[in-house]
Amino acid sequence: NFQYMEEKNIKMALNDNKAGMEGLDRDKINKIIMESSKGSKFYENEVKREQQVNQRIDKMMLQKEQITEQHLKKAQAQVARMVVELEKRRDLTRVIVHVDMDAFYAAVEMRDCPELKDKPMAVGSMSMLSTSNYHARKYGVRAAMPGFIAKKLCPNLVIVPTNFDKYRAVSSEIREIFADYDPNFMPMSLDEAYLDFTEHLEKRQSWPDSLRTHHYRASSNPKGIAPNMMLAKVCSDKNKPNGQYRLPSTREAVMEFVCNLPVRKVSGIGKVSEKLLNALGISSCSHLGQKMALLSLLFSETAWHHFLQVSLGLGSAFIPRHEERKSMSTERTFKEMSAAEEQLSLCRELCEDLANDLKKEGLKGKTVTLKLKNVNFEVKTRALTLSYPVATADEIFAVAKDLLKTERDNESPQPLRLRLMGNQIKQFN
Amino acid sequence: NFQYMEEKNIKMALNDNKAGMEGLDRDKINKIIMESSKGSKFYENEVKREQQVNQRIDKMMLQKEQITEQHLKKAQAQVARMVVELEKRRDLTRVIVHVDMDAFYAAVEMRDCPELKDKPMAVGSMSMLSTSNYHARKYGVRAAMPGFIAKKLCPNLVIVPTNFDKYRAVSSEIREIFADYDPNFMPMSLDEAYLDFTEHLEKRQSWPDSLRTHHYRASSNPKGIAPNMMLAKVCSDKNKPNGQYRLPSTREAVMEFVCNLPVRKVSGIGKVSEKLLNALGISSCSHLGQKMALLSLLFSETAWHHFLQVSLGLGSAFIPRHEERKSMSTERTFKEMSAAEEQLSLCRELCEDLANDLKKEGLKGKTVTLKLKNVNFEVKTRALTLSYPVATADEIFAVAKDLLKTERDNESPQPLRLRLMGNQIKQFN
DNA sequence: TTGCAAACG
DNA sequence: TACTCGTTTGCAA
DNA sequence: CTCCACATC
DNA sequence: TACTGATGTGGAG
Ligand SMILES: Nc1ncnc2c1ncn2[C@H]1C[C@H](O)[C@@H](COP(=O)(O)OP(=O)(O)OP(=O)(O)O)O1
Ligand SMILES: Nc1ncnc2c1ncn2[C@H]1C[C@H](O)[C@@H](COP(=O)(O)OP(=O)(O)OP(=O)(O)O)O1
Ligand SMILES: [Mg+2]
Ligand SMILES: [Mg+2]
Ligand SMILES: [Mg+2]
Ligand SMILES: [Mg+2]
Repeated sequence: NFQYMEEKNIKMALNDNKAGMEGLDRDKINKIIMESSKGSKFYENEVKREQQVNQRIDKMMLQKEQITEQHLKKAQAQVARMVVELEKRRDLTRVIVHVDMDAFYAAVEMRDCPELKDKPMAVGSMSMLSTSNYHARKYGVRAAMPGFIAKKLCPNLVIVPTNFDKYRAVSSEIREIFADYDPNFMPMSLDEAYLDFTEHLEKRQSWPDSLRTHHYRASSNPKGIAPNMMLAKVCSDKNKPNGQYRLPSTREAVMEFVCNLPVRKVSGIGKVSEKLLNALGISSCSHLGQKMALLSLLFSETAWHHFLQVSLGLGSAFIPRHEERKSMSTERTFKEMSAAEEQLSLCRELCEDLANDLKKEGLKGKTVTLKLKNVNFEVKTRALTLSYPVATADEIFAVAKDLLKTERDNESPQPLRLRLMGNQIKQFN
Repeated sequence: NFQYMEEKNIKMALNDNKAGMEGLDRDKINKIIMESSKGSKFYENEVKREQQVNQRIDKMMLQKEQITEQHLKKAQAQVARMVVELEKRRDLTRVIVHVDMDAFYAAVEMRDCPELKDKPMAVGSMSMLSTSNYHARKYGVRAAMPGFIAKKLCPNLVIVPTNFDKYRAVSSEIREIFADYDPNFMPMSLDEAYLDFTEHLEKRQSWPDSLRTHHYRASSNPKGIAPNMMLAKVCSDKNKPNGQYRLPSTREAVMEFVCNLPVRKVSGIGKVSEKLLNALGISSCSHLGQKMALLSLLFSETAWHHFLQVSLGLGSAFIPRHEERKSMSTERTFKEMSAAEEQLSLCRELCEDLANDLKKEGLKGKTVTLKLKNVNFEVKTRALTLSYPVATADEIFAVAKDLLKTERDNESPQPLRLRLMGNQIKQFN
């Protein structure tokens, strides 16, 4: 029992930074997760990665020791100047909405099979789940968890295979609704988007009760409403499922909101950043503000600028236009594969699939990247940039097969034992 | 590591009383088995049963303490008298053969799919294997092991589903061969029979090289040859796979053979009897002879008579006629089932299946037995004997459903949570 | 330009 | 037996 | 007669 | 998430 209390140091533990994961028996859940994982290659790799993170922390703490009061004072001054600048530009005039469907894939499946409504269920396979409904989340079952572990947590869990096309179809219906409110809305994924409601409100002078009544009844659509994207995003998670949260557009409300906000809730601050910050005594955003001078000395410019903005409750108050894609890739996991011919023919197949996808969007790219994951879950990428853009399967394969051959030849001990292969194209120009 | 060395006291450990299980890494195997099982309801039940056996041993050891030299002497005298009697009747004139196919189901599947020949494979499912080929046995994979554990022991194991009809068909071909040598042979299972070769040898004056050359090439058919059934059975296991063993028909040869024979090798002495005997310092059959007086005081008459015969290398020198069946039953394991209607309708189905089977053999029986196993693997049987024999589904169900209802009503806490149900008929007259 | 780690859904 | 896939970003070499 | 434990394949 | 199913024997109550 004791051993699972140390969960903070253990990568395998339940990641409960997710709606619907509050107040469940974490010890029991972590025990089951741990016992299902311990000894597996996956687990060993996670342990290795965790150690690397710990080393990173050690290095950071050493650096911290070197910092003098002098340094800190100077840094503090610079931070203060920047705060003034940022406050000057603070914009509370916009109304930014972040919409994010509840348990999206699961909701679609439940719509199509109402039997599932009162059951704990998840979408995916015995190997991997991409989401679960809220009933299942009560058991600790969540996205990115393998189904066979989820089944141990929740023996009655129903696992429905993924129907990506359905989700894409529902998504496009949802987006039509979004467009009614803000034609320039920014989709972030199939189930989620930022909308600038400012104009709509000026015209209508009133809030819609809910987008829900209009749109396809697959899923409820809770919103987060706030003066900028960063805050709206946090807010949309707040009353999940099935609710919304509006943060008033005043500096006081914003600062109070941000004060006790755990850093991990902020989009962009993940597990590792959280751990780094925790090591410095920072867990909430108010701590961020208090330690900005230190942070400016320990982190990169982009990183501490971001932290500073977060600590002030700042974020983008306008929604950028949708950007063109920068890369396209395809990858596949399979049972251990060591035979050269088999690997080569799989590589060819991946190139064909990728070429197909490129064709659909009429794209050509100059950089071909081969991705390999061996049976110990160690990932490698090998890239080559050509002087001309390519798009066909043959062109891509010509590059990829050489990259693969080099890796096979250099592998020791022989042979190269793979569990995943992937191809990527970028540099579209 | 250490903990798995204590395997003698642990029910879950690999049962290696099986051909092809010699000289493999038992510690590693037991570790995997244990880690796959620990904490499961199955495991908990095994632990409970093991404790009961231990209590039985404790009781026996207490009884042993009460025994005086007097008792022992008297017992020794009785044993000695019986030895004289038995020796008088010792019959070394018959040639008894026990034939037992190698890895029978697996051999049939390999015959039908030669791809499998060089692979470790087993017959059954992820839940249960009924046998494995010798390649797989090298990994500790064997009959009565669940497939999912076998897969951990041997990731490349191929599991092919059971085709019982095929095995029955092959079996009947084999039996035709058997009949050529002894029309009164006694089949013990699909792949195994006792034959009395005495007459055949008197006529032919020579041994067939092998039955193998004659019969269907599904499986090799190693034999054990000895002057009685008990010894023949032990011998047939000796040179598995693919060999045979003949024990000469002299008292000396027999006694030497028996001397170092582990009691567990004797048919009828299983895991529990072995453990009881071990507690008395008995592991080989020679020990049996040395401690017969003690055994006659601690075990039932039938039991110690059996032990005495074994210790003298005695057994039946003639093969009894095939007996009529005494019972017929059908049972099924399923996912936890608690709802009354569901249980009832399953019970009806089982009765129908049983009635069908009874009809095929034109049988009627007076005793109906309901078998239940709850989700903790605890087994109950409840029987009722009628004054008249029954055979139809309705008749059987009329009894079974009442037996079931009683159990449901008496269960506490409610409800009755089942994992298996079965029906049996006996008392055919 | 390359390779990797982190993050997100 | 079974621990994803597609995409972006940032950092360091 | 009933129930259970043990054993076999 | 998955630990059988058919049959027989013996012993105790
Ligand atoms: N780790 C993942 N791997 C693959 N697909 C994922 C993953 N996480 C999420 N998805 C897919 C399935 C989700 O339904 C969909 C939207 O993601 P997201 O909004 O984060 O969760 P969700 O909509 O299922 O639940 P909720 O938003 O209520 O927490 O994207
Ligand atoms: N525990 C069991 N449960 C179900 N079926 C079994 C079990 N044990 C054996 N069988 C079936 C499958 C076997 O092929 C067949 C003959 O059993 P048996 O002769 O003991 O083993 P085997 O023929 O497979 O291997 P071998 O005899 O070489 O040790 O009976
Ligand atoms: Mg969502
Ligand atoms: Mg989302
Ligand atoms: Mg056999
Ligand atoms: Mg057999």
